[in-house]
Amino acid sequence: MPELPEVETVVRGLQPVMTGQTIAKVDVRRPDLRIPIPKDFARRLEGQQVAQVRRRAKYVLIELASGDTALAHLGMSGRIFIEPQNPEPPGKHDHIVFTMADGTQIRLNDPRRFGLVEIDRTDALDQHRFFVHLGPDPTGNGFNGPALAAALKGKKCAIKAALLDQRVVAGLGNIYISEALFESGISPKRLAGAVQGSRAEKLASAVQQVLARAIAAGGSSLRDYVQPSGELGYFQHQWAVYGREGEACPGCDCDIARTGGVQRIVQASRSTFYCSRRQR
DNA sequence: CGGCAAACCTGCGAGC
DNA sequence: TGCTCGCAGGTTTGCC
Repeated sequence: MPELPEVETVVRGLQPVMTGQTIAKVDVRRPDLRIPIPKDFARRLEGQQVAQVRRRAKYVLIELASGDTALAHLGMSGRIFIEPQNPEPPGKHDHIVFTMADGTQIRLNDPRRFGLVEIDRTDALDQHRFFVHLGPDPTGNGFNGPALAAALKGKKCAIKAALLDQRVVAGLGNIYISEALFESGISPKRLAGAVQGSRAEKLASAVQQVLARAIAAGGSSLRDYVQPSGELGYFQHQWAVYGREGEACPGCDCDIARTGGVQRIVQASRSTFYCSRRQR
């Protein structure tokens, strides 16, 4: 489920319960995620103090005072829950349980097990195989119109497929790509290399705007980013086109009977939603 | 190298 | 009610 805004919301929810606290125990209940959990994962975390919790692309980073950083990717179905002291026993898909020194538990739950965790030296993270190929984070300074245009230059695939490529921009996923293309008025079928100049400017700012709105929704609709269930990172979404096949396009007042409203097509074997009248 | 399908897994909703 | 089918927010791999 999680794209960049959901991961950001998870991170903001973890910060108050982990920052400055000591991890008392790490229980790896199922090690066979997409990549097997490293054998020394629990040992390197237990007894260590958390210096900070942050995000890179769709990865959650838990930086320890020891100089190690644990990283987690939630894949398609990964979730993180915060449980108060004396919680219910862990469920079927709670693969990792972190218990903090004050008794608070953090659980990584992932039915499909497409997620992964890893631990590495903090000063070597930039060279880590997961990070070395990542493009700029769309919420950071390195992402803007000219940078996006340069990354897209010469690319022969559709713009939709190019934006799925984490080397171009790191953190976008299937949903927010549809949303950003809609916001910018660019057709998902447009040749990626043809998105240059003012079109690239427009797309870059649409990406920033769509993500900022989603992150704001994550923080505003919940108390401290935590739902009553203890779940982090999921909130009431308000997508303009994603999942709205056949509905009226919210951007134009066209006649649905004639235009078909929001269209669903398949690109790179993923669904894309768009308005063929508004997006060119 | 580029582009695409398949693979990794489980759960859920729709339709019969 | 219960079964089967199709689909799902990510990423890697292998094939042409």
